[in-house]
Amino acid sequence: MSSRYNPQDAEPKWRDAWRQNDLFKAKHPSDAGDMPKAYILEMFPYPSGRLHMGHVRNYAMGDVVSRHKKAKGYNVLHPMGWDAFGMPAENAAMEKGVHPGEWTYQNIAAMKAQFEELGLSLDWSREFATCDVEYYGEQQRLFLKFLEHGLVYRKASKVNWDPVDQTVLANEQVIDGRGWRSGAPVEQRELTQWFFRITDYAEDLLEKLKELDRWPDKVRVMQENWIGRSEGLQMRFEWVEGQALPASADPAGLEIYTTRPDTLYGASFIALSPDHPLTIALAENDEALQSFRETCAQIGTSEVDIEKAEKLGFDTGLRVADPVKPGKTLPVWVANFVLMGYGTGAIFACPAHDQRDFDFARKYGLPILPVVRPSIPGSPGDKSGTQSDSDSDQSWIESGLGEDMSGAYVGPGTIMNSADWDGLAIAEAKPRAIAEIAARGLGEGTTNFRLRDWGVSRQRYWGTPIPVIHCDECGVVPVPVEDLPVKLPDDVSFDKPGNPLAHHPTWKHVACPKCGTPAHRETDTLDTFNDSSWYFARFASANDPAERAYWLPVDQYVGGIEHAVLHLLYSRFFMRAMRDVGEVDLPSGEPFAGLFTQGMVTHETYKTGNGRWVSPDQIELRDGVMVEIDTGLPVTVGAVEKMSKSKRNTVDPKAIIATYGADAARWFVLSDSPPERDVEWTEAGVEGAARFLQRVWSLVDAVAESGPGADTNEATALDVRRTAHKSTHAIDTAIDEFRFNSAIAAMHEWVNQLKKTEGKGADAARSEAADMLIGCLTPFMPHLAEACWQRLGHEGFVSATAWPDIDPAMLVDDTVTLPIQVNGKRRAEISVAKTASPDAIEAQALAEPALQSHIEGKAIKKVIVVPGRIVNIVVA
RNA sequence: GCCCGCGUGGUGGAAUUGGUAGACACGAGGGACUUAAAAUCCCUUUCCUGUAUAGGAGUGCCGGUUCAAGUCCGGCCGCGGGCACCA
Repeated sequence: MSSRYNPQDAEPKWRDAWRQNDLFKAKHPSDAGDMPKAYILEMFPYPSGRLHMGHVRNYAMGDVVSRHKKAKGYNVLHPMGWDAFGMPAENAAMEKGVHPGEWTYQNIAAMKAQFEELGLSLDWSREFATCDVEYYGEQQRLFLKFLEHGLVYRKASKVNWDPVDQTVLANEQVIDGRGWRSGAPVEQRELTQWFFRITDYAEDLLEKLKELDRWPDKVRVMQENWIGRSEGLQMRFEWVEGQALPASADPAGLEIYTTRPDTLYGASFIALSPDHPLTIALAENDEALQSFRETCAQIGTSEVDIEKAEKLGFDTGLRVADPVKPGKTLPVWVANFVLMGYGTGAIFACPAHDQRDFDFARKYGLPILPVVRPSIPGSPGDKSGTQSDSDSDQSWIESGLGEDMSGAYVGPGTIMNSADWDGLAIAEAKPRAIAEIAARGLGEGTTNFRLRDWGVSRQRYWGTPIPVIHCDECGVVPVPVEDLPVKLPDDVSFDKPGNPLAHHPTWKHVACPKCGTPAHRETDTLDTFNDSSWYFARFASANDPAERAYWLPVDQYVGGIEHAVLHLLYSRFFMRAMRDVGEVDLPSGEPFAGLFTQGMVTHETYKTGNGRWVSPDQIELRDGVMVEIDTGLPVTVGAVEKMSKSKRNTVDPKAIIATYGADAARWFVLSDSPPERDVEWTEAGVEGAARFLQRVWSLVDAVAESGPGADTNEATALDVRRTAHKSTHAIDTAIDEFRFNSAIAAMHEWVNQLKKTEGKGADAARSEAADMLIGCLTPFMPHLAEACWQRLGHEGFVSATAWPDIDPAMLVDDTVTLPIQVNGKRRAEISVAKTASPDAIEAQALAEPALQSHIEGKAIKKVIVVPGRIVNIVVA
């Protein structure tokens, strides 16, 4: 008996058995009967070639959910594939001379083997890689459909250029002014690029966020901010007559956008973006302005200290009429802080109530005219609640002169110095201003979004070729659908910087599909975020197109928070676009009904005295001092950080699985920390998990040994049964709510109880409980669970067995223990029948001997009885 | 600067949404078994009152609401994340 469980022997055996029985294949809708469907998906991995702990945690979570749903009777789809296009393959080609495709497929094979070792309940029948020609060919077909429906267009624009990867980046892919992958400072370049009209959907993408109630608020807020809706006024400032305007300028006036029409009376000047068409036109005949534009462009690319970037301006000498002060005119400046990409690229400046305008006005000696009086504290509209600390420097209210202001006032208040608008609250003045300007035909209320169209052209080889042909005669010609896929050529070289497709001697030379004259292919490929924007729809229909509508949307998506904006926003756009071109039947356009973003796996870091990082398996304790094993040098323990190669604090899952088994690794990454938070990997932690594994095994062994038998101790048996049902219920809901750490704690407690009741006359109850325990354990430690299931004498797989039945009668106790408080302090506890009336409870509580010293001789003012919870006696 | 989120033992964290704070685990200490070790098992482990059947304090800080606050409200402090010249 009491053998030890050996994961190294048992785990591969069970995985083989699952595979042979095709246990995790999703049922075709026509075979599913009335089973509800559950599409569980983890963000598919990039095939780097090796698994890391972050993967283990991500896929373990998805697997728990997936196995749980299966046990609960759902028809589960839990597929896996590979996000296989991208730069690392090209880097490998450049460094090692391997073809990106070969490198990628080798990595996939290696990684798939490691994935299989985790014992995940995956339906591999739908596997694909995004670099499979079948996949990217389909993606090309989608592109052409988008093009046909006007969802794709080409335009020349300033783009973010990554000088290391030598390619364009979307705005979403620029983080802190650096390329999201290369980390290199991004430069601005003018290129002709393909764009997706994601802004067409801005309103809907924002609006529908509200309905994604199974998404983390955090992600919704991030997307909301990213889309960045603002309401304001777009209006025209008319030119002062008799000025020499460039030919291209609109004689009617200058269009600006503002969200503060209420401050129109505080207008001091107009500011144009350096990239505004009017600025460019003026610069053609003005060298000083041209050099000013160049200065701005340089600062624009340095990015890093943009915060400190000084306000720079250039007076064009032009003037416009002040729309609310007849006879008054305003100067037109070019200002480096005005962005061409937002609104109209021109603003009216109200220095008194905008900090940027204020800084600019101070620097160039422009007027500052306050038009908002701060709210009186405590009055309606005042949100500060306390004495405003700006009181001290508000002498400008009395003086009416902005020169006294120490900074722009942007808080709540009432309008002043604004003729008829005086006395209005800001919120009242805005619509009033818009209405008045509109009535005069000078503008109208508009909504603006921060979101820009998605630039998808990339100057890379290892991606989906954009299926169009450029013809001198016909212009841009889509590749005819029957000529798809446009395959990537295999014979490419990476010895030159830039795009290998553009360098290829023959690939791009084709005849124009329309006129037959020599033409050339587009050599740009699609941003790889395209690949991941619809792969989940492909999984759904991998075996039968008709399944797509059945499986979508994904019921539960699991992945990293780093995709909060990029991947998740693009996917939401893609589903809407695919819906609108008839490629997917998904009315809401929402691909992911539920989303969970998991935390990272972290580890302590170690450094030698000279600052060299040391890996965890290279250190040991010698005489109480941490040293590097090879050199004996002392090592200091640093911060706990995300596992990364550069910090050398990674732990290889392969080694962990070889030592402790997949179950222990899975168990540990899910225990202790809540799944959305980071978990610190520790050796002691895995050892604890491995210990628990053995504990379960020895428990099951003992239960199997003594057999079901009979219960001789009624009370203990009832206890055992109650715990079993309560625990099963607790674990059930904890899994549904992504509280895996709580589920694990419940299993620990349960096992502890079953251990303690060995030989206590509850064999029958313990035997039932053990069956239930193994059922609950299965999603977490599937291999061990199978072994235990077999040891307990069951046929078949526990992985294919229904979730244990919960008897509601077992969830409530006959008697409950109630704490008794006196004036809110706990003084005693009593045991009462579940059904006891509040009066009976009160009587029993007041009679409790342990309480007497606290209530004796005191007047009882009130007794609060909350049945099943607490009794509180209030005494004088 | 703006927008989110979070502050609980030595550590990771529980606490049924206002009702016994510290479940569970890690670590630490003590003990049993053993020739010994490993493994396993048992006990202790928020702080203070030298002892505790007992009492007091306690969930970042200050105040409030309530019979009752880790949980709700107001104000501070600290940490983490996102956005960042978006008019």
